[in-house]
Amino acid sequence: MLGAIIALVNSFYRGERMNPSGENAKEKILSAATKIAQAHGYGGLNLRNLAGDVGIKAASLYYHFPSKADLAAAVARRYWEDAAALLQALKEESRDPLECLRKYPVETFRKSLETDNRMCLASFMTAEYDDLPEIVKKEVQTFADVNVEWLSKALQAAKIATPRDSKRRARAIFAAIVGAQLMARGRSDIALFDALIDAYRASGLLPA
Amino acid sequence: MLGAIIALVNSFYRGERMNPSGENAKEKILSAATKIAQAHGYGGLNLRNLAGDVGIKAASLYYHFPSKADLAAAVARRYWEDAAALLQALKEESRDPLECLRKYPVETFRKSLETDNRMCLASFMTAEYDDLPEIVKKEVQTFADVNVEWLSKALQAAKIATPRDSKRRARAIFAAIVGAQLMARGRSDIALFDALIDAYRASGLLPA
DNA sequence: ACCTGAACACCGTTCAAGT
DNA sequence: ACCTGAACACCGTTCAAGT
Repeated sequence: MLGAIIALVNSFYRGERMNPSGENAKEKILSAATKIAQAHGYGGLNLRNLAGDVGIKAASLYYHFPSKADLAAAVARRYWEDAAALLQALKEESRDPLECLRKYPVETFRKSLETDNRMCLASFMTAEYDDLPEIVKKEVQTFADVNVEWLSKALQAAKIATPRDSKRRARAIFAAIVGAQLMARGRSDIALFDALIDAYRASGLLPA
Repeated sequence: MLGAIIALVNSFYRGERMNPSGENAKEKILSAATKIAQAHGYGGLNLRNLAGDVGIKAASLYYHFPSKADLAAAVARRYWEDAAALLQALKEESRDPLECLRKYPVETFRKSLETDNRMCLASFMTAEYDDLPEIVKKEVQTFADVNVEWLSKALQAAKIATPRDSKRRARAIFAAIVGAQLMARGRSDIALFDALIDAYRASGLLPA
């Protein structure tokens, strides 16, 4: 009989009306966590602070995600999915593959720096390699794969590289831009990022 | 009279004989901390683990360094001082500036990867920019300055860049190599580092 | 001079309990 | 369904006390 009452009470608290704000909590957690991780990395992602940003207690995070590792993996996955969508849109908006390639550094890596000197979440977590749970590592690597793949195709389309060497070239471009973002962050200096990209163009690494 | 006794006891414990191992503790702390920071960064530098590596208790670290910030600053300072010495030696050993430039990526950044997939301490800490104490930030930036300065001079000596644009070129090379090391670490794949450096050469960023 | 144990406020995580 | 307080072992740091 006591069990029946508890079941009744529980059923009352079930359903959509428990979440009056239209936005769901999981979304809010993911987007808040992304911002924190871009500035402080996986190790610096503090669950009490994150919960505070969302407006709940740290313990409540464990209702939505079984562990910090799973939360971070979800964040990293969402991150490369968004990047893939953005790159797809960039390709469709551009008139030709060359314009596409010229926009790439600013539309992706420069944007993070513009927002509070943040950096690419995947780059930060790559540095934290030794401390990353396996599921997080996997998603972080996928981010690099997505970028390299996209660059590789763009280079081929622009006839800058042959199918044979477009991948190596794409990797080189990606790595160099990652490094440029890191240096610029270290001085909180977006102009330095721009100067580095210009230098890559002048040297021939990036198409002018 | 009690004070006199204490002073006497203290004097007994003073002097070199308290440190039977020839090596001094401060040195051991610095080198152990360097290794940890290259793998886990500033945030991941755990004082209890560090103390354990050295063979003392965490509280004892505070006898040698007033805070974690000061310890990390000393580590970072030592790091760029050692790098400066290594670069100086590299220059003296090389027959010409071009050979010097060709050795640069392997003698510096590749070496870290060879040792347990570690990375440049300064690169890691640059990612941690937002969480870095000011004194640490300063030393980390000096590491980049030292490298860029050295590269800049080497580029001029090799007549690859004019005094006018050697600095921008040096910065671009440094940033690109930093990025290459990060990517290679993210796959624990030294061959990837080598491939990236080769691609930089093929594109014209690095002298062939 | 050099080291330590015990204590502080903090971290990720768990869990029983609340609505 | 969703959230919480209290507890756990851990972190950086302090300090009085030891040799």
